[in-house]
Amino acid sequence: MNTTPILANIAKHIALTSDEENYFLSLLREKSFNKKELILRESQRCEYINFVNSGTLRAYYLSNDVKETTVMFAIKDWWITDMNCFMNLQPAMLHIEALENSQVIQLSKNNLDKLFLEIPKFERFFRIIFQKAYIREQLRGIENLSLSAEERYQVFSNKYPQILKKVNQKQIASYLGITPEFLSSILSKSKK
Amino acid sequence: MNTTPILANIAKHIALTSDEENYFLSLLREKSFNKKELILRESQRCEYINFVNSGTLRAYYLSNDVKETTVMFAIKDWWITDMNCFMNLQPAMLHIEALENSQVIQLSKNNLDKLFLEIPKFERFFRIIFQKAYIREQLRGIENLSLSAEERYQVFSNKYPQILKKVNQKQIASYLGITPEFLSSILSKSKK
DNA sequence: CAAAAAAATTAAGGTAGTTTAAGATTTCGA
DNA sequence: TCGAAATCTTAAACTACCTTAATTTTTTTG
Repeated sequence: MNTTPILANIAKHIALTSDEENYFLSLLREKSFNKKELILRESQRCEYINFVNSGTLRAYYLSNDVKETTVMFAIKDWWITDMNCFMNLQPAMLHIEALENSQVIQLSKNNLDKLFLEIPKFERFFRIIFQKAYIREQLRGIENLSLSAEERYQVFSNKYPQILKKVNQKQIASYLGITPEFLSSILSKSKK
Repeated sequence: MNTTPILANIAKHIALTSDEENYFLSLLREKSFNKKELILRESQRCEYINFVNSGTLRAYYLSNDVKETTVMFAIKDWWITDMNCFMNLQPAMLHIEALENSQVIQLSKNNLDKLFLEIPKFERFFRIIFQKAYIREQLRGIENLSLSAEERYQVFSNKYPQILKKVNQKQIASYLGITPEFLSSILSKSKK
């Protein structure tokens, strides 16, 4: 198991002793997913929070079994799960799929609860992770309500150039809240 | 200072000894705002996180000095601030105004940092607060991208009936991301 | 309480983005 | 490597929501 990235990610916000580090690592498991495989399916239990070691994941909401809304993408070094389902033990509202072969490190809800008890510093770590996630989602909400589709595309491509390279237009459109046809027409206009 | 509501709010998630309680209370200050008064103005420093003791507040983003986007309402028992500005010491992006005479309890960033050092349990408390805020914002994002304006109004009025009573249609429209004129036409149609 | 300001309503005309559909291009699976 | 499936493009018709503007209703303030 390649634990360097996840330990570096954690060291950004809290410092662990080597005992703590070992205890933390003992709670993790590694899992690989093939392209197009589902990490999580709607209505299932969502047992794990996932740290992306390699590859690309996408979380999306499927309304009326037909319209996809992309909630987030996750690449190397991101954490992803259906947070409501994971934390509140609800059935999943989201699907999470691998957009390419991906390797993730999984931490179960039970082990996270243990971790909070054993090493309270992790409360701080996840406090910071959630704080950033909240700020990010709130800003995206403002952008969605105050910018045009074309402006939203510009913001997205400036903010996440690495993601832009990895995902197709249909998926970007569903993240921006527009149809693939309309995104295509935006892009062909802005080339001129 | 009426500290019963804020202590009850905290007791929902963590248990404090009476020493801890006293230390926490020593870091707070109470402030009252008149209807229409601004608690926070765009581009200012945002020094405080606010707990609402009474009244109603609204946070909004103003684009091109003309279009308002309501980011959140806060009534009794809610926490509100411009979180990015508060936590990352950035100039405020949001305005926060009192929609009626309101009393809030304020905790400064400096005192919050002290609190995290002195009583690490508060990391847990705010971890849970941010976790809920993140889940709430993500769900709102999904609703904004997947539901029609009329459906969004229904969801809002079912989820926040107390807020619905306190705020006017113009403000609800700016929360839903539509014009007041269009909200008016939705409402008059649905009466029939 | 009266006057002024703000909010809500209504309606006509306009536009950003959707829908449908068909063809062209790329990716994928056997 | 070939055929099938998915994605992308283009375009025309359509609609949800916006803009403007005038009128009415409600709220605020001196």
